[in-house]
Amino acid sequence: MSLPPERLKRRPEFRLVAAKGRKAPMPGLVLQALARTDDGAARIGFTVTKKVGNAVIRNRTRRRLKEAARLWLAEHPAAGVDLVLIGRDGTRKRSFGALKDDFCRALAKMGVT
RNA sequence: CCAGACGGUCGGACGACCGCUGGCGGUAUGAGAGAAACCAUAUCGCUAGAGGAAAGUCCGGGCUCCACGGGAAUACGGUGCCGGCUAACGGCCGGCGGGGGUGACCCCAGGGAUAGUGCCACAGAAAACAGACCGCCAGCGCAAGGACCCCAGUUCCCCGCCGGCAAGGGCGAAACGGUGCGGCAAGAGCGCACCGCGCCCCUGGCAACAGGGGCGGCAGGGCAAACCCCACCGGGAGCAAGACCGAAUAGGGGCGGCCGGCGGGCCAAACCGGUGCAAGCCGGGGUGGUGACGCAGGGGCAUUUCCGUCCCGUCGCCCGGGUAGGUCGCGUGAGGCGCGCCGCGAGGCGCGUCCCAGAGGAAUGGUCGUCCCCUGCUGAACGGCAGGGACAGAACCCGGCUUACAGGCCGUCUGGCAUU
RNA sequence: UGGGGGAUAGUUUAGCGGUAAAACUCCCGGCUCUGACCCGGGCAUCCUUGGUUCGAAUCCAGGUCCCCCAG
Repeated sequence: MSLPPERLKRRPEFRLVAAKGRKAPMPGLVLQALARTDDGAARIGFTVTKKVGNAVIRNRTRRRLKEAARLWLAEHPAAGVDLVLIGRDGTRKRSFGALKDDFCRALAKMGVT
């Protein structure tokens, strides 16, 4: 249990969210969300492709996304959704405050509070 | 001081807050009659937490499973001066030979070309049993022509024939040794000296090889990162190895119950025939039952054909294998650090000391501050502002190689300039 | 993890030790009143760095990128 919300781990789960869910692109990240039928804690997954850079850059990108999501969801817990955060080139370059703001606005756009 | 060569080493520092993973300890809960212990989860505290290349995956090993009676050979792949180091290596160290640099030093797949095959374009006469284009020389011929003032001519040139030669010219990356002297009609290792080459001997060295002497009289062009020959090495697969636990569904085995695509067997009923007065008996018949006997069909025995052989439906219970998933493998090791001894060195030996990452959609982070370094702008020193801080992220482990890399530090040495 | 293959003009491919070839595209010129067609000409660090060789796109080694196969 690395985060209060559970982690998405399996490839079919990611594919389901990508196929059925909604997508909100932001300068610092892309958010995909899919409402679930149950009311359990939100599940969250991270995707950083090889296009972004080498292993060091991909690690840095994923860790900043993890931290932004952790800080926001600690104050505003969500339930009944699966979230996938996709890292992009801007994730690494953007200031952390702006990255958190991107995540917040993406959630608002989804209708998830 | 400047320029350079080689070796080693570091890979920003400190702090605050919020987090992550492992370990240890405490507390609470699961928990059942209770206690202890154990396990799981949550939480609190302490503690540890990426590299010199973790990278590329190019070699070598450990480890695990599989195969295998031993050995050898063939094929395939790799390695290739000599000696040493090492668990081993295609690695490293020390030598040797060749090449480069004024030098410190650097670079080299560096065995075999009289085992064979093949290739050497263009140019050039000729490119590998040598041969002779121009040319040089001797002899013979000399019709015509020329030179020698004219004529003549046993003269010369030119020309032709035959022969000797390989110095010179020219081509080429390379021309069947090089330079010099002698010699000769001209020449030629034809002779001599030196150099090169080959063979033999001696000396030094473990050896590669080096030095010296003698002989040969030049034979044997180059290419083996062309085929090849020789010597040596190599069983295969890889932690998704492998071991253990083990859902749902399907499938396997055992036991019991139930029944069927064709054929035939057996049993029984309707019905038919025969017989008998009749009960009945005999034969046919086959709606039903029975038993998995045969056939068909399907499947297994690596693949295809044939043959052979084994198996076969459905329901219930039990059993074992095994998929998803989980646990282990998993870090005490060819281990780090320090000291001493041996060795030119790679390295070896001894003593002391330390325990030092273990994830699994994958922890080792996020934000901020101070300092350090670099760049740009501004600026009288000082300073101010802005931007940046290399290459890169463990995935079973270890020894190497290769590649990437901002900047810094230490040591040894070389060349030059200046000073004493 | 293990194995195999490739990189040549703008594009697709030849070439396998000795002048780098073809088709299409593009550019220039010609033809035409203009355009097309047609005719002539041009366009190459042979991915990169070293090495072997007299000579390398070709052979060997290191590197970069891409593709494929098996698990």
